[in-house]
Amino acid sequence: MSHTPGVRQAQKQKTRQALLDAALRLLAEQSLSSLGLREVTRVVGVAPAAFYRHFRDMADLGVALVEESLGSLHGMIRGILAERDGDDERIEATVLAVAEYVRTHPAHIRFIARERHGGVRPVREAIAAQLDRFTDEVAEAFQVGLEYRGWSAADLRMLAGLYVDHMVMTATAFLEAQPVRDVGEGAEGGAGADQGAGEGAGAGGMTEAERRIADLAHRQLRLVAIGRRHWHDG
Amino acid sequence: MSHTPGVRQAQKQKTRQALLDAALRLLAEQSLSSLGLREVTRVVGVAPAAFYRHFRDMADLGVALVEESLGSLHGMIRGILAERDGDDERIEATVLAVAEYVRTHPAHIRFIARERHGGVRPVREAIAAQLDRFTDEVAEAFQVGLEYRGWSAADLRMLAGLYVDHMVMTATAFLEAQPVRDVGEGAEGGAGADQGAGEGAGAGGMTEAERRIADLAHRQLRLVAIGRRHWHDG
DNA sequence: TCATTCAGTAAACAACCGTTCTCTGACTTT
DNA sequence: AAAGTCAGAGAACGGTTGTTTACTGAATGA
Repeated sequence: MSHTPGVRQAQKQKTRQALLDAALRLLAEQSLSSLGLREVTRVVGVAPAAFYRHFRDMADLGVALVEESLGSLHGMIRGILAERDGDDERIEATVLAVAEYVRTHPAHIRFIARERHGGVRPVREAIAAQLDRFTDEVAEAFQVGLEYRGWSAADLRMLAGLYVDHMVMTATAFLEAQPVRDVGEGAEGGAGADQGAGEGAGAGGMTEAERRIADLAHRQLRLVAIGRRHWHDG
Repeated sequence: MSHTPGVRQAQKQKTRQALLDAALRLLAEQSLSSLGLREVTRVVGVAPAAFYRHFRDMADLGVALVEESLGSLHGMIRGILAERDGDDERIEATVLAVAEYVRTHPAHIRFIARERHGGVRPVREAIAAQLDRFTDEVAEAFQVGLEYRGWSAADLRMLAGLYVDHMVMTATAFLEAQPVRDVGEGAEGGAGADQGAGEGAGAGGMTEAERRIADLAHRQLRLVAIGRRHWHDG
């Protein structure tokens, strides 16, 4: 399409990303409908008018944040469901993956949880659409599994919806268990792993609060799995 | 305590309630952290400064709205769980009750859904506390049921949490199925039932969209009930 | 009856908001 | 090398915000 990989476009996308990052950071302590355009540009260090070169308004930026937030998680879950089989193993892997994702991208999933029912229509709709796609994919992953003969498409989607909803709730529960982390991640890009001291351990370790939530989610998922197994015999 | 049932106090509480109602109406299309103090007083028709006679700030008003929103629902669910027994009957009654409550108090539950993870800390905490109490009560209601021998307290709370979370999600699903209802309920007080023509039917009738949600919730709850029944046999 | 309380008024305050203009200067294309 | 594009700067605009001040006048208690 555009045959210009030039320095121009690169710089533009750089400040665009800076705007997204700044917004995400500010959204840790307020909701989108109260986030000001000037507030964002001030953090980035550009003039307020520059905002309009990238987004129509804050709602537009919000929709972009939805894609950024759910895009990667999307691929991740798909991978887990594909390569594992057996209920318990899948449950274990999923819960651990969600916990890890929340730890590495707290601001993103906080944003999703906050704006899922928030005050900005387009953002709500974008999130709903993404979660719907999620449900479709989970249902599809179930369908290729051997243990779902005799399940109608509607029942499969019902079950998938149950899992997706529970995943979202577990994620937000993990979030609330986390410390406040007043200064924003920074995360993405090449900046290297911040293996600071203190609490937040590496891949395996969990806070006590986190462990309790993981255990709860674990048991709830197991109960659902049992219900699924006996679905067709009264 | 205060031996003054006077006209004074009555008028004060009247405008206090007017402020709450106005805020709730305005919150249909934005979130609390963006709702202005002046915006509310303007709708009510009082001077901005009058606001401070009733609330410290908008967060304070938000906490009051939480009590108003979840207080009544609270008693309702407790009643249902007490007087029914048998899974299917309980499920049926609960889903219907939630649907009815959403239809009669849409603004309240929209507020709860929106601010549960919203940008105002005290409000979030108030909602979390209320939902926690909910979970406790459901767990307690289960405990008196005959069919829960051998269940640990932790498992009972786990199950109750599953039900409460699902109830909240079902309620918000019902909400999204509703038309926009641009002018706010008015509801409470003596103003009489607005049995307008058109869609929203009486106690029994449901929209097509509502019926689909009810059916989905139904099946999901049944699956959980089955899982519960086989919880203790692999 | 008189003094007191206090819900609500009216006005002013500095601070901030989103949006619109014109302008500049580094990059791109020809 | 000249012409064109376009991300961002800078300033100005009308409007709204939360909060404070001094005030009024009807309901209250002695």
